[in-house]
Amino acid sequence: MNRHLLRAEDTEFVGLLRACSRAKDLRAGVRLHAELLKEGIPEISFLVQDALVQMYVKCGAVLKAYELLVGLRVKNTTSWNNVIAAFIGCGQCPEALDCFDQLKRQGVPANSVTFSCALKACARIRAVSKGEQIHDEIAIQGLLGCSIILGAALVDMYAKCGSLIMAEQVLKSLPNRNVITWTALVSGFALHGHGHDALRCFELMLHEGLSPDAVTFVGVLKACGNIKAAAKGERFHDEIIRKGLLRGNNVLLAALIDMYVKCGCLMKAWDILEENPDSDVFCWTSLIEGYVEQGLSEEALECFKLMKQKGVSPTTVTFASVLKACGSIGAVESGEQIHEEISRQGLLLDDFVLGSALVDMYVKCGALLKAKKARDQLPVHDLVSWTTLIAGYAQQGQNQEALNCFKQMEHFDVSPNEVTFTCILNACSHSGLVEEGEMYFTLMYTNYGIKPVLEHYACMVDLYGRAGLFNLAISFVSKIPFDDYMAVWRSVLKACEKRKDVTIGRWAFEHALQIHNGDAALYDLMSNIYRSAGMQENMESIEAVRAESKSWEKMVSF
DNA sequence: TCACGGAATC
Repeated sequence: MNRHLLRAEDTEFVGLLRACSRAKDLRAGVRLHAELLKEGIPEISFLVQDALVQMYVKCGAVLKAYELLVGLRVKNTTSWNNVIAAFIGCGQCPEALDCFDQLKRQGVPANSVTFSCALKACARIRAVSKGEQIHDEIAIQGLLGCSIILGAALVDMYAKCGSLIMAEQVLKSLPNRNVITWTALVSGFALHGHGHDALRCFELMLHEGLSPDAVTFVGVLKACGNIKAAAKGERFHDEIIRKGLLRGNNVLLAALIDMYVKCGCLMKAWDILEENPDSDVFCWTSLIEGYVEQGLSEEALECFKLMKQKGVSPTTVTFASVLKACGSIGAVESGEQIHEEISRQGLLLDDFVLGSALVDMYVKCGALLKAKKARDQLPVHDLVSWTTLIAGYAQQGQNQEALNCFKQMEHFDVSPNEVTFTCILNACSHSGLVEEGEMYFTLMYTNYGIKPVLEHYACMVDLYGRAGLFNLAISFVSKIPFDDYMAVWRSVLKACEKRKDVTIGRWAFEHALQIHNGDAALYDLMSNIYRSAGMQENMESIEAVRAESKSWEKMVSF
């Protein structure tokens, strides 16, 4: 068994292969590999084997490395680890996990490196059950006591998958943890929108005497954005500056700008972006998104222009944001320009999300023909693009078209979801198609298994209300299997705001008031409806009524 | 060979 012997030519090969890895010279590496095979050595030593696999990995030929490894009669842990890590590195996580399974089937022992790689793959693709299974194996082998890295990978896996209670439990049970372990947990809470928990864990970390690094700050800034804690975010900002962490760290810079944007402090975000030469497309997109969010679409488009002037190239996310801006101010010409830019770059070929954003832009501009044309040109007609089109027809009052579209969609075997039904019920309501509406409402559950939610009930109330069937509307509400009837009325009112419908709005408002006098949100909603319809005076009178009811409430409470 | 980080569509 000469593979266990280290021969002179082995050392030489290893040296040469390592040189190829360093130089990323695949051709030279392949030549060496061929030479090795020509020598007719029946079994190459582990040392040469590892060097070969690593050469292919380092030269970016992951598949080649994998094939080589599979073809070897005897495999070792390190070679597998290399290939698994390489698959993860190029985003092929299912392949990485498949390698992990193969390694176990072949009886090659997994070590802590193998496990942390496998956990990382699970985290990336949110494969929590596979992760749990790996957790069990690790526990059986008692590996958590010896590797702090493995502990962090485990916490991270649970956190990314959204099993946050488990993530925290695991963290607390670890014999060793450091700032990275804690950051995995903090970031997980922030990632899933639990800003308060993220900050709570951050405090716990400080309590253990650990000090945050740049990555920790990214997590807590995201948490502040989640809960709109601008003051707290500002304190983190100061600390980041004091520690000099911002220099050369684009990710942290973008997180900082995004925090201010999410808190609504657009000026502050703008100032930071402006004064920082490192501002990249993430920073710009965040700000543009912020403008769109606040209804400042003109500013968003200005910002987009400026960004391009500065030589920063937009991504699909940037394009989706500016399309939204065009839609909300009906800027169809700008939208068309952007459409052209997107097409030129071939971005519509593999990004369905962007395609739907484009259709939605035309829909919101009221350009239904253009919307339909843009949609027809998309490579795949997925659920979202169908639904966008249906929503478009419904919004423009072309309700028969909307219903036709639904039938076509079924014809093409695309299954509707709950959003599709909201649009359909909306279209029925607009056309006064009471019976059709009732039919679709039933169909939704019986044919498609979709349980009606708040929006659907609200659509039905709206449908009856618009048809003048007020008694039916009210008895419908009383039958809704919800604790919170008010939520349905609020939803009806929100819909009225969207389409500037004062009549139904007023009716719903008065009814809801009768049921629950003290709900302050109702006044806001009614006032918003008046605002959307441009009825300033009525808006003020609603504010006045609310003020009165407030003082009345005060009296009662004394 | 291994652990924590950035924007988003109805």
